[in-house]
Amino acid sequence: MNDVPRADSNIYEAIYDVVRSIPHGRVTSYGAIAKCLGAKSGARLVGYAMNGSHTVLPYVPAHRVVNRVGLLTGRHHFAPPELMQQLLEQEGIKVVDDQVQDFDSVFWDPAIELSL
DNA sequence: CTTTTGACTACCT
DNA sequence: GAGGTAGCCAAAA
Repeated sequence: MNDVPRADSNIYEAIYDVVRSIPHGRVTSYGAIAKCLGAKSGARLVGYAMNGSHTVLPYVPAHRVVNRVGLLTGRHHFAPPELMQQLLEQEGIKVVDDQVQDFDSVFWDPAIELSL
């Protein structure tokens, strides 16, 4: 796209709300968030919303959102590309070669955790 | 209204 | 296993 989306849309607010709900030291995937929103919003929308997450407050921990295999596909969108990995490692998440280690162990599914 | 794009995912070859 | 194609939704032009 050419320009950043508006954070006024309800869809973005919903996505940001889920991302902010990610526990410390945990990560989730774009598809999981999309599914949490009703499985109707494409996973790409989540990533697209993340593009404007840095302009939204409170802060959205986009570094905890990775693709379905735990790959830091969006790290290049951070100010310093290495920031995403640094933040994850700060929370105790091991990242090697843009790949989250023990992804299955740190994975946090909003569709399940928020349904409890 | 149609086309394009994007930090995705799944299926197919 | 790796690469290509298609489906998916939302926003901007």
